[in-house]
Amino acid sequence: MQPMPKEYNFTEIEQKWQQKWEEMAIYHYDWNDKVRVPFSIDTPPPYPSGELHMGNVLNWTYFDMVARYKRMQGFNVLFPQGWDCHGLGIEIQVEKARNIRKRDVPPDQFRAWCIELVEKYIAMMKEGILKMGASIDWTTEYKTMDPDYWRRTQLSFVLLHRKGYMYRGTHPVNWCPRDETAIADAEVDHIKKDGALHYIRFNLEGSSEYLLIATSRPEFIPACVAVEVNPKDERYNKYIGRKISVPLMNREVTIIPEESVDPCFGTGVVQICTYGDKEDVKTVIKHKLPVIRLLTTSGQISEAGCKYAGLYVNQARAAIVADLTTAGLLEKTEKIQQEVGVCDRCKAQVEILEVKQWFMKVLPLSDAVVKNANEIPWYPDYMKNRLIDWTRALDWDWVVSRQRLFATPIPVWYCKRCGEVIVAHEDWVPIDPRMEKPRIERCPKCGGTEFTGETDVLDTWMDSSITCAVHAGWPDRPDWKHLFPASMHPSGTDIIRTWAYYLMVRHLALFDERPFNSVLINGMVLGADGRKMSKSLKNYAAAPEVLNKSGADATRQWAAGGGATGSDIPFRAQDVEYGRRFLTKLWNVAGFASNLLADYKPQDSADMELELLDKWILSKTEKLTQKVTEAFEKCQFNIAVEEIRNFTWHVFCDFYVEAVKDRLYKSEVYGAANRAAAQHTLYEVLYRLLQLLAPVTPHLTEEIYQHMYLDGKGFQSIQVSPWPKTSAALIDEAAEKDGDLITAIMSEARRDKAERKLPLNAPIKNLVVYAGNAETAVIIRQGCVDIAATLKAENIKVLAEKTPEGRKVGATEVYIKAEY
RNA sequence: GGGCCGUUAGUCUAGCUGGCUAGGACGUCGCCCUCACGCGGCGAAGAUCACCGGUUCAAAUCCGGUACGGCCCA
Repeated sequence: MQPMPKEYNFTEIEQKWQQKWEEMAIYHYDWNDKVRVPFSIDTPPPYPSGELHMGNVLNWTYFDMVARYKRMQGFNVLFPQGWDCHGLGIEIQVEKARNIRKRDVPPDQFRAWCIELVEKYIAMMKEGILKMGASIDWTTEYKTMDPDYWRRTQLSFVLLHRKGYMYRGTHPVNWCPRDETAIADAEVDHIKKDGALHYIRFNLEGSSEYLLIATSRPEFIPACVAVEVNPKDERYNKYIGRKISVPLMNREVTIIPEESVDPCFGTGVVQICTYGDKEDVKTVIKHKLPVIRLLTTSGQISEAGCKYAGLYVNQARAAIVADLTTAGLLEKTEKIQQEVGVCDRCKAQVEILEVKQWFMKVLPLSDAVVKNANEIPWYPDYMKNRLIDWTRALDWDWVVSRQRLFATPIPVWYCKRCGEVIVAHEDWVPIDPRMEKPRIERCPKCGGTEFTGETDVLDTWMDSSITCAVHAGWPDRPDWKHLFPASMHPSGTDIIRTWAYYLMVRHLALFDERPFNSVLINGMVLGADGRKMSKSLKNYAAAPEVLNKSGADATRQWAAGGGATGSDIPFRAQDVEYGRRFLTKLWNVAGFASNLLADYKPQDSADMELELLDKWILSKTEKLTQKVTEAFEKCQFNIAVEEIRNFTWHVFCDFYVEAVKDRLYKSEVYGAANRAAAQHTLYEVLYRLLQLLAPVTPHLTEEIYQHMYLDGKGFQSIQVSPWPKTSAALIDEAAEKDGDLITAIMSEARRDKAERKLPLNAPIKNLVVYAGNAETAVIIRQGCVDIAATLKAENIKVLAEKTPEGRKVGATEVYIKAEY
């Protein structure tokens, strides 16, 4: 046992252990160990977006607590780390930073700039993750932008194509006109916006009558392919089947019946355009209506828009409204709140375009997704509904092609002569069809010898939705199934519909097996005011600053204890501060204990003559261990942290250590055996607290362990010490009950002193305890030594008699009277 | 409009497989420079657990409804 330094310097201690753990390599997964049960965490590869934020801190604290806990439990833990590099986010940032559009420069140049920016961001985030003390196995680090990772993405594409899950087709897709690419449903955000509802006259053919149509998108009039009314609507159902003329367009469409039309909204008459929104898509399919491609990929009106061709959507709207007004067809305009879909990366309003794209057939897998979601535990349980509801609500297949640059290429070519699709063979990958030719001489269909490489690329989610297999070693390790499915998939409430869903659907399609066996959900980090954290709301906390100011162990306590798992958690500096004060407290008590234990030789409790309070706290420590273990098992980190902190602070420090001080200082009074019993208890209880805390505050617990316990316990790190096993045999209910009475007496006497405005160390001349009965008196007498020491009582008299005099001790029948 | 979640002291939050004097933190108010710790100790005040009904011997906890808020989806 070494004495502890007086000062607790977290910066130094945390850095030191982060480095030493790395040197010890205790976080490496042992690929050759087939004895220990593996526990693999499907670490989300974060999107490198700049510096680490508090949301990342929350997530990585969760993963890391699980990893450390499982490691101490004896599992062979795989805690990998990758980076999800590709995507629109980086492309947009590069464009902004360099003030260019991606099509202005050669693709290679643009990609190089993206890589450069990603590398910079990865370095920033990695520094933050290291500073948090995450016990990642860095030998597993990967980047999805590396060709070696493409290889896996492309291989999965090839295999899925072979299994019939990938197809090329022309369907309506969400389209971002700013970024000029298709995007998936999951990449569309919905925002509320002030809009206008225009009431427009559509003249009925062959009469002077007209119908009034309410629309928020008059610019789509040129693409109007039908007008619909509810067949039950008495006002209009007589017109069903008649022709009606499209204003300004000199063209007619038919009035059709459609039950989904809400007669109460607007006028009850609706124009169907290709495509104003997703409802239009459904109607067009249902009624087999023609499609007018009104918009170009850049969001301009096409030739189909006649005189409006070339205008952007907003310009076209203004022009059409002006023309309608001139023509006397615009009856009125009213303001409405509308919800519009926007690109989740650039916030441009999403349009629906019909273009040729690659799709993954996901709808047939929906039942399997739901079934598997139901078969595994979710922490917390109700979060599974997010995945199930999302899956059930899907009505389009997943569009996986993107018209972007910084992404994994789609490994496909087309025969120039017959158009045959040539999908790469599985041993061609990684391959970039934008630069390389297919490795065949002739088209298998027509014998053609010239091919066009696909220039579209894959959705970034195609990279990241195979992580469970990739982490396990697929496709290179023949034994990858040893680590598959992953033991735990961590996900945020915001990415259940994307990440958890895509992982599930992708692995089910590829391997007919679910990718993970449990799901751990984290909520979002809110500002201290309870609103979403954002720089513009001025409630933003920068993670590197927090970590530098208060250290990882304090910050981790905030993450662990800030709220129930899965719920959103406000970031409050006071909570981190409380964590830091707890560490100081623990540090001080450990320092104190190390002095008192300087001459202590660890020994078995069987030889000990334990006093009542020794048995009391040892039993309570067992119960604490049970509670904390159960909390970790259920991923209830907040409960685990609160239990340990309160026990450490208020049971161990405030009562046990206070009570036992005297015994430890004055062995000449109490005897060597008595002192040894106190030493033993102090030694073991503190060790247990350090172990229970080790997953939460790894640095400080390690530092104390190395000073005080390395010799006695012999593990090279507390992180590899075995998690304590508890058994009912170690619990002594009687000692707990009796000890509680003793501590209650102490509390009551402290209260007495406080009320008399006396210092706590004011000596009590005579303390009389009226036990109420002989049995209780016997119990109290066992604690007399500790009571006297704690309260500085010179004489204690324990009487079996009853009295209503003096102070009542809690809910007991015991009374005390102190004379000073 | 649909789904999910929430509504607990001045603030944040726990508890919600029913059985507490509703736990903790911040803040507030006393007292104490007690030989680990003033980044401390000891004590105190502060909550009709959103509202209305129901089930039950018993409800913050279960059921139904209302109101407000959040998230997601139409």
